[in-house]
Amino acid sequence: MTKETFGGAADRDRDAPVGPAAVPGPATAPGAGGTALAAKVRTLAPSMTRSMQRVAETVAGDPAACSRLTVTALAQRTGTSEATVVRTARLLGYPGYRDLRLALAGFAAQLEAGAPASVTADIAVDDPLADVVAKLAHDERQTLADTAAALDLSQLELAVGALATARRVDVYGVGASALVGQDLTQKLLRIGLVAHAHSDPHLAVTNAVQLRQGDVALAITHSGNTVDVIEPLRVAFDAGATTIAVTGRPDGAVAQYADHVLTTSTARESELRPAAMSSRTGQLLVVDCLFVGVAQRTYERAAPALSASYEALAHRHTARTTRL
Amino acid sequence: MTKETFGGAADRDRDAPVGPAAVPGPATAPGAGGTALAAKVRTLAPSMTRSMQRVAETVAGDPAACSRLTVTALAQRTGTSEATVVRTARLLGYPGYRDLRLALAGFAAQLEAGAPASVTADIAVDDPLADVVAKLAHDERQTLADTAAALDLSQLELAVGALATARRVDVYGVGASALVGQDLTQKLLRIGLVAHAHSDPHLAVTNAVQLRQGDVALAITHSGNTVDVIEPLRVAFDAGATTIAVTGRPDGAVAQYADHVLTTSTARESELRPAAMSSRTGQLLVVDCLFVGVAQRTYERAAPALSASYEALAHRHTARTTRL
DNA sequence: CCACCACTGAAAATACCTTTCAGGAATGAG
DNA sequence: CTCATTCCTGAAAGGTATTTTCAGTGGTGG
Repeated sequence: MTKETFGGAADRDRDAPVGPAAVPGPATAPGAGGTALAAKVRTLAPSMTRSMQRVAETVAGDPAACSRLTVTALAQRTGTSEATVVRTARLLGYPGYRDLRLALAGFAAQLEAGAPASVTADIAVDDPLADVVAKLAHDERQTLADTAAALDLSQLELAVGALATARRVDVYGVGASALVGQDLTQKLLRIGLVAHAHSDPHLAVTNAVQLRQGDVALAITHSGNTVDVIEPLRVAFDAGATTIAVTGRPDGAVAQYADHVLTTSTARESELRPAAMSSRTGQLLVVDCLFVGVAQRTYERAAPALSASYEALAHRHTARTTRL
Repeated sequence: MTKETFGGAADRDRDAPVGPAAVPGPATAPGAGGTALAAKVRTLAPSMTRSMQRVAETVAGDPAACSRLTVTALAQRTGTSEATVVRTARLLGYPGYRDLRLALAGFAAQLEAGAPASVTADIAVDDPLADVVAKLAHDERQTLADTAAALDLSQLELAVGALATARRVDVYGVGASALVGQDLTQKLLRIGLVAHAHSDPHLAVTNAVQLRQGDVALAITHSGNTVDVIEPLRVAFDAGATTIAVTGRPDGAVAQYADHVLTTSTARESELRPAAMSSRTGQLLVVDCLFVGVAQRTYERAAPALSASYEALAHRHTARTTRL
């Protein structure tokens, strides 16, 4: 993980910008919101200062135009200084503004052949169902692509390795993330691992105390700051277990106690599409990757287990029209 | 500043009989494909000097790499000088090298967007994690697109209508589908509906008996033949409730007792990617569509409820260094 | 052989990007 | 409520990349 990101943002959570209309939005140009860049901006925005957010949003809003602007011009256009622009570029992961500009040109080119503008718009109360379906599908697809692109493979590799050799796996998640945790647990159980999902914070902590070195604790939280899952993870961490965090905020408090951090990309949210809903897709992809990775590494054990659990379920299906 | 430079370049047409080159227009003309750059280089090559051709060919041969080079680096790499590089950029229709570089990044991005191809293959035991991530993401994206395309909007409309006016909603699902059911239930509860998820078949039947006309029962089953969810749906159906089925097999047994059938598309499965895993994505999309549809139709009630549940969760997030 | 012309690259000039530094607003402690 | 602290912010200095200028070189035709 990058030092500067972590250190710079770790103690920043002052702002609670969320809320549907929190974005001032300096008149973003036509279309263009669904790029990988836009996702990165959304993910990192909370750890940005106000003026940096202005720059980031302007850039994400119209990459094509911004790629033609010089630092000075962009600074002027966003009402900030060159220094702030450069700082923003750094935070977005580029060595400097020059490189951001180059990347911007790339995004702009990709947008040329991009999706129709209608599906990138926000969901409105009076949208017909056809639009709702199209927009939801588009956004979830975007989230998947963004998450896959941003996933840190080395972290994933380490997480998979820890899980594959774990004596026992505990998974913490509350609310919507609890379901993701159960999904992972179900699948790990299926291939012969000892895994438990906890959504009750007290029970989670109680169980976390039992963990030892060689065990794995995995916390799932979109915000990265959910006390109820951070606390058991901390206990597990202190107990010597290997800890993994699946979060949309790699700079959140949960990262403090995580040996490995897996970042999920954040989709745009709105009133009709809360964060809990949009984050789920990315979390599930990460969880699936973990599962497949573990299944690969424990294939000798997993293969018969997968077949066995399949057979066991067969009689639960009616024989009637069956032709699987 | 561009005036005199254009004047300088204009008097160059000395030995260029290739007439059509007259005002090829700004380089960023729409519809520029990946080969557009190469074609332009070929067209203009005859009017180039020897060293300029070297530059042009290098640039056309590997736009991605060249976009990362400075004017000095490119000059060195082509064995020429900076001045020549700039002259070449001008001849290709750009104001200067900076802009050529930007365009190069664009071309590179477009080439990048081309099909990776390998992602459509099945997941193998020895696939590296990078491939696993790419393939999983690709397949889930495919499932989403397929499901969205195949979704019967009239059935969806009716299902949403039934849910929005329901006195009570029961959701049945077992195994992986149970989590989808819980997801839907969580969200419906959030906007003020009375919803319950049942994964215990006996309890499900027990509750189904209580349903009346105006209530809604919703069954989730990928196979369409899962006894444990068909049975409670049948009971609900007989009790007069409106019944909805979310299934990958619209011809399955579950459809017999469903007033409305919502079909989810099935992704290819394999040993490392069981049906339960691939079906989940489509089911969740359908469930999200149902939720948003209901939220739209009950907006007066849903809007404050959404805000309220958001507020209620706020204190569950650490403000700063808070310990439990 | 000479004169001419155009190409080429080194270096100066400029524009652009990056870094530094000090003022100032927000935050938390007393 | 006041003060100390921290951190954000922009102006300006400093450095790098790009552009322009200009003189040298090689080729070509007379």
